[in-house]
Amino acid sequence: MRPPGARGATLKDVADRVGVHPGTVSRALNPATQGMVNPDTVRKVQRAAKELAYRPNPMARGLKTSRSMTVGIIVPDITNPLFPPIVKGAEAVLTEAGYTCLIGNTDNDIHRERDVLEAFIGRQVDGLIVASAQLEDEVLRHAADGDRPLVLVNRRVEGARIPLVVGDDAGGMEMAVRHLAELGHTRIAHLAGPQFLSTGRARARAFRQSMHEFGLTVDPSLVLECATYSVEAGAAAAAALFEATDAASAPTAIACGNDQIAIGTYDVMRERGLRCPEDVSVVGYNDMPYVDKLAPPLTTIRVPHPLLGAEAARIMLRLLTGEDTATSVISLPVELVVRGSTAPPR
Amino acid sequence: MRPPGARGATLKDVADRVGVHPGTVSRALNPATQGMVNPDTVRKVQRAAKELAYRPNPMARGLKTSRSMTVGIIVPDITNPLFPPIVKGAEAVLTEAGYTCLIGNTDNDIHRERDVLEAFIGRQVDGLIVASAQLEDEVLRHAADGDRPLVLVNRRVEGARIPLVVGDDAGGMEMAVRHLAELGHTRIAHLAGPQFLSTGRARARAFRQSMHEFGLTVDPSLVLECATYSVEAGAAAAAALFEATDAASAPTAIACGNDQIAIGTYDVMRERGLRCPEDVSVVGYNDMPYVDKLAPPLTTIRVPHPLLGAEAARIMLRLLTGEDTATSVISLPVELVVRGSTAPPR
DNA sequence: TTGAAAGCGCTAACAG
DNA sequence: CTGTTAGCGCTTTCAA
Repeated sequence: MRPPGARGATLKDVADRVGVHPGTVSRALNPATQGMVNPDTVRKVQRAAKELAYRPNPMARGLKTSRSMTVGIIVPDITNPLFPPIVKGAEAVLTEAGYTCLIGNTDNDIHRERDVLEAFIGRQVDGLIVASAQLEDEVLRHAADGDRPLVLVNRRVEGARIPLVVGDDAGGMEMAVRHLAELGHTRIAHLAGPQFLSTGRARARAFRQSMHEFGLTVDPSLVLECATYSVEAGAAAAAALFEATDAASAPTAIACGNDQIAIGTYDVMRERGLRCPEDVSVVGYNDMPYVDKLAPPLTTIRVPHPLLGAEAARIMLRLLTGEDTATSVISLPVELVVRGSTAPPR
Repeated sequence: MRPPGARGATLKDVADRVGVHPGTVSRALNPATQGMVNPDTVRKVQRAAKELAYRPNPMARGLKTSRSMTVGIIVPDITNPLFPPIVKGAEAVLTEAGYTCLIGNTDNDIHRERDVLEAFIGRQVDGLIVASAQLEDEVLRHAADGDRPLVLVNRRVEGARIPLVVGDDAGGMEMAVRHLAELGHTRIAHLAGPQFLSTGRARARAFRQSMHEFGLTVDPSLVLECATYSVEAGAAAAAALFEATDAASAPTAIACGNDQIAIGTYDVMRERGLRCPEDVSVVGYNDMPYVDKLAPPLTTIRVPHPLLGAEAARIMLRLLTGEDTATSVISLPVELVVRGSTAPPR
């Protein structure tokens, strides 16, 4: 019985069939070295390879070249609708270039991130695209010192010079605040994402800044941090927000750190008999799938996630080929999508 | 520039440090062969390995053993909320067992499925878990003949003996129809999923059967097939359904092939001024994330997707170790989740 | 219990 | 243009 995996013709099989040396077959089949081979031989080799259904063994090749043609993509949670589009965008570009992608989940746990990273490095990935970064991420800061390209996407690491592709968090939050300000809101709350994530921090900072910009004051009791980017954490923060305010001090609008937080806010508002947008306007962030189907359809900031992934992959490719040595930082434009959850205050 | 160890210590480095032969180090480090080595030597080797931060090179190992410790998971679309939980469930089990997962998208295209499959086989994956099967899937039928374990999840292939893990489509649809029948509905429509997918076919068949079971007649004009499992296709079918019926012949309830179709149905009903559930009750299928946040919250059939993935992975593991040679078919129980989209007919 | 040696399939110098 | 050669890092006989 053949061991699992003992299959397929080898270079030598092809060589024998054509009557040449394996080295020649290798050259004939490799586009880069094909020029050094007699066109006639090339043709014969290609035909034989086809006939024998020859497929190069990437392990043998990798052992020799110490490249695996594999890129690892690390996401905090593949079941969070945010990340699959990023993965898909990256994968499309990488696959096109002949790379295969390994995908790893960290479950938002920095220790699991280390494990996944180790596993990927152990698998000899040629590069790493990481969407799970936390602001104080020693693991990544250290990984960036290695000799393996690392590209961050969606989230950044504090004080590390790592190539990066993000959505324009400052611009997005400014759009959200401007939209609410233009509707006439003045008491605007912010349910911020976790402050140990760059997106949470950047959006919170942008919230304050934009408020000032539009001549509005930030009431500290209207700015709360959610423990995570989840519906539950959003609901908890929203509940705390409404508990802490009375009719006079309550916000007329809420800018949420992401869409899940906005959904949690919807839930709490419903429980408390508050209507959206009549009593309180709500703005989300990300425009994840199906938020246009909520009641009311969620006004939110659309982040071009597939593009983020694709751009990160392109940077990776350039890093891999040595074309690019600079530490690029790309901030992609986002877009305000106005739906039914925002209206002028009453 | 390069931190010491970044280049990775080899077995020989460890051997040199301990003063033994590389073969001995290999045996000492491999749990299976560790018994043949002097415990003292084992300890010394392990210490040296740790000191040198030795990590076995999977390519070298794979070249020798012709196993890659890699399993490919193929899904039709990673951005469809259905599939990430399956992937996550499978990945958890496989990672635990020391395997790494490759994830591939087919974009619901049977040609891309072949490409991804080829790519994975070229990458020497030890086994394949496929969630993208179509009923007439020559590619998979052929792949099943190979010497590489193949496990199907969520969808099946007609007339092929391939191990399989699915949700209980017949049982789920029966629950949906029973629920509607018990509410008093008699004119029940079915917006079926694509009939070239096993889930679409199984649920449609179960719909008819359950209707008979509950003494209801199936009006052919109330059973329509959606071109795909998408919101758009669902909306198109729902529109056709309402176009083709008048006040007397219109359904009072609709059992949908999946949740996306139900969402499309919601959209069309809203456009036409039909209220849910007052005018028409709607039942979805899958219980994908956030359908409890729709207006009204969607009554649906919950499929335990993470479990499907986990079970498929367990079968794969057994196939890989040769423990299991039988072609297991596992049908996992599903559950009716009653929410706000169903009510007695008026 | 350990060492020696032979490759796994491929690439890349180096000859010819 | 093509053959030869020497490994990449590891496992696994076979001896000792």
